[in-house]
Amino acid sequence: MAATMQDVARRAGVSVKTVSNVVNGYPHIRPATRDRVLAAIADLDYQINLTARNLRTGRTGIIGLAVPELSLPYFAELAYSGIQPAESEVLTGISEPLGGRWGRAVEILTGSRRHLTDGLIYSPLALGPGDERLLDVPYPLVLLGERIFHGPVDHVTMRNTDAARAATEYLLGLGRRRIAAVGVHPGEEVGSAALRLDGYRAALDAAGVRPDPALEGEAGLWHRRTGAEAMAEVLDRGARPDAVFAFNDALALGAMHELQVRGLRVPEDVAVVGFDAIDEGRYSNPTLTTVDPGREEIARTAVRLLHGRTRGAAGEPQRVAPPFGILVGGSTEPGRERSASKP
Amino acid sequence: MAATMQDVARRAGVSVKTVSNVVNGYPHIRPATRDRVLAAIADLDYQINLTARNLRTGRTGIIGLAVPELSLPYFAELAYSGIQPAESEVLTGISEPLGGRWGRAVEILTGSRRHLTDGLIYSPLALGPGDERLLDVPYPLVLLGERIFHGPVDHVTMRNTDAARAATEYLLGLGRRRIAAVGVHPGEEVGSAALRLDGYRAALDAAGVRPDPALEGEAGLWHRRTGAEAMAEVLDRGARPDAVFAFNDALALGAMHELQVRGLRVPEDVAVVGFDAIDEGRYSNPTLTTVDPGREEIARTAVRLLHGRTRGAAGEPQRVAPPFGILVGGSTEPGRERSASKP
DNA sequence: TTGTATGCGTTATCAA
DNA sequence: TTGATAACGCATACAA
Repeated sequence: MAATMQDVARRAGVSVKTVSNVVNGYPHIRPATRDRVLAAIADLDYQINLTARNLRTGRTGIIGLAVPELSLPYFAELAYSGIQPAESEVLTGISEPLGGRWGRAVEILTGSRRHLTDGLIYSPLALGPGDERLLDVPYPLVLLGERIFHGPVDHVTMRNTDAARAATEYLLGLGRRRIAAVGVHPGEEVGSAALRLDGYRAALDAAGVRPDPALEGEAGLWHRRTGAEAMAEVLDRGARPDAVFAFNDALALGAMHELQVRGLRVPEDVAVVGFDAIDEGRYSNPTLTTVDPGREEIARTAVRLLHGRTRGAAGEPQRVAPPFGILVGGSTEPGRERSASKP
Repeated sequence: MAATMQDVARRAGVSVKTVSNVVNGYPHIRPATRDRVLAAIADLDYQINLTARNLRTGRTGIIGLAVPELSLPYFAELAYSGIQPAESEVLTGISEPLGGRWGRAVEILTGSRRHLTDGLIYSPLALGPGDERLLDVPYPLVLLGERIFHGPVDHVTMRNTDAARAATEYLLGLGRRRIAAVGVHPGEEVGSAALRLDGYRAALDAAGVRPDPALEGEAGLWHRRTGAEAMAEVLDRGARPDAVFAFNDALALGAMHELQVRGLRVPEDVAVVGFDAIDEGRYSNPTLTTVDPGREEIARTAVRLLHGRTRGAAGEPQRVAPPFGILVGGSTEPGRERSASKP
């Protein structure tokens, strides 16, 4: 049986209050007393029971992180980036493994597990306009991504439209004119897919290139497999692209694979650009040109905002979007490699 | 303020015990009473406070998963595979981000966070022989990997040696004779690196091929980057391999990248085999030949064992090692692709 | 500086 | 079938 504060108090010949004071770093304790308590703690291998403390204080020191799929490299790397700066531990829950069921989102936001965390960093796939009321939760919440425009919570987002436009303009600057878009969500009006499509179309428009619907490849979930499938669909349609802008790197790598399987050369026949700057793209053949959306800063910012709110920071909902960049690799410019990955 | 059981009881005109009975599905309740309680619960948006329940029962319904790095694809996919079959939620903590500090391992096993989980699935990097006593913990523990041979806990492992031997034999069967090993941990005697090296050497030995130390590439952490670096080291040494057996897929993809950057053709000049069967290898160029260690079964088994122990299953420590297979891709046999990934 | 007593929300014991 | 009440282990007002 694990030792309790009572046991420690008895052993040290003090009251539980004193033990509690020692454990919590209360300053006004006589050194001799503190030493006795610490000795008793060591003797008994005492460890504080976090559950009991949580019940009493109402705080847990744990942050929840809910992402669509941990097996998607972007989210795995995000979780890793996010956990590092967090002093508190992070409870990683998987949300919406079926690709965005609305009921799952409700469960995540209002389920009883919320008692186990002090706050939640949430990357929702299944929410959209009309769900704002769901976000009115009685605990700190930071949203990742663009799904909900006017919710009453902090958002940390990417510059989806601007970055997508810049990526497309970069391809146009290389002389490409038949640029496919991979990852389109037909009918969606908010959300990353819609915003990136907007940026893509805006770039085409500004360059006087007429958008060709046959070049738009649909992919609900943004996996390698769905990227390959969307690419296949575009090619089978006879659309003959000379470039691909994929809405994330997993799609891009899937699309690139499909192109190569069919004997098309990347980048000579078809240039490929992705989005996310995952590590994998530094080692693909060719290496992947991609949008760096500032993942590290997104993670750090989300954790910082949440910590602030848990400490009672009030004020207007924040909207933060770090600057982006384009990392050029061999998938758009022959021989341009970018293998050095961050340690 | 969130409603408590007291509030529900008052509203329904019953005692808290009755509310508790309803919430917990206790059968002997008069239907009319149950309905009144359920109505009150709905009215008040009551949700059970898991912290309080945990304090009282000593169980949380949460399983801990501690892996070296969530950004390594194998562990991300493992976490995802493992979470799916778990009825209980899984608390994913990151362990040993600095690559295996012993103190971190101790903290994971004995720290106060253990109160927050009913049991732990742990993939330790930093433990070895002599640390058995650390594993004598007062809660259910399932270890992944081979680090500790004789600890008093359940293990779910891969058939490291056999699989490594099979992979090497496969390369020998293709006529390769100068097979590099990438991912070696010099001086290690247990652990995946040592076991896979054993299998590699045994295969060479059985084929009458003399091992060449110059073909052994060291890599402490098994990332793409370290794979590329180890490959570079072997090549810079002038060792001229005609094949590479990398101890995991990330290393293999890094090594393959390095080979290609230097103008060596895969598989014509150098064949490459990895280990883990991560999804990424199905889309690389060429696709990666790899050992499928049975990740899904490992995850399922670990969760099943842990659930059993939390329910009080006694008995000898289990040692489970699912069967493995070799998935052939284009990195060893030209034109042999394996793009179809599981949905 | 330290001790006593109370309650956080739930489950379990026992009685009714 | 239901109710009153005592824990679970800790933090904190209030006293000393």
